[in-house]
Amino acid sequence: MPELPEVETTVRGIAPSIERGVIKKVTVRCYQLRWPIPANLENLIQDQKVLQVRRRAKYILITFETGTLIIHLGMSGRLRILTNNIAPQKHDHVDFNFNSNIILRYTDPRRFGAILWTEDIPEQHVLLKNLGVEPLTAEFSSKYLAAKMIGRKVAVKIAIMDSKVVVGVGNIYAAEALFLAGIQPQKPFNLLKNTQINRLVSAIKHILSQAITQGGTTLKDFYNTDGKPGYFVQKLNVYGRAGQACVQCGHSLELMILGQRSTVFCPMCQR
DNA sequence: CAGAATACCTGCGGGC
DNA sequence: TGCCCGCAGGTATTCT
Repeated sequence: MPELPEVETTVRGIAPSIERGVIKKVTVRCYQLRWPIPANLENLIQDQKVLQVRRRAKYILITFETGTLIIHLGMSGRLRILTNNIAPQKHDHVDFNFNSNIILRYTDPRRFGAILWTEDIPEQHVLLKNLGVEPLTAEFSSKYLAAKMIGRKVAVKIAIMDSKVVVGVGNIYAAEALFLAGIQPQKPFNLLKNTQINRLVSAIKHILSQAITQGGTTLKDFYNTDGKPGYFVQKLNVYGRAGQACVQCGHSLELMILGQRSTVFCPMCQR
């Protein structure tokens, strides 16, 4: 489901409902996600107040007095706010019940997501401490990217999807950013010209911020925390459009596999 | 070390 | 209608 815009949309959706809220009860129906949910999750956070909800990369960080929940949505995860207790469905793995009677419900059919707990600064957690820069900050610049990738021959699409380089760029927005920048996805990074690196950084920032404004991209199962879909899918130029006409030049869009992931691009517009 | 492949899991759509 | 295959928004781990 989620790349950075979808996670950001989720954080913005749940924060107003749960910040300053107090946990009344936690119900875990399935502990087996990518890593097991802590067996004592309820003991860890019961009666505690949510101090802050924020995002780092695609991780959702919910901080309490004694520690922080680290939540990842994987490929198919979703968080929703419920104002009445709708009967849980098959993949509704966790309910966080608050004193206010709202429920924060975690759903994840493929169970590639995670719910973990840390009492340290979450940025120091093993999953977070080696992450690259946030794409929507000034830290992510063409100067940074060029320096980070110096001498590397990996395909540029693999590079921008590498979370040790820059976080939050997944398969949809990598393809879209490369189309916008006019760069072939398979081009070895070390062959990029400076002008191309400049365009690439601008394109990533543009595409991600546009997607956040639109509430993310809904393909199958992404819905906002209040049940509304994201509307960015209407702006996708290449993702999911193999064989269709390029919106710029009309040439048929091509499909290739890079890093085991489908990659659609225009052989005319992207060089 | 970089780069490539594999693994985790369920659901869905297409072809037969 | 039903079965089998390939594919799906992520990323840690293992391999070459």
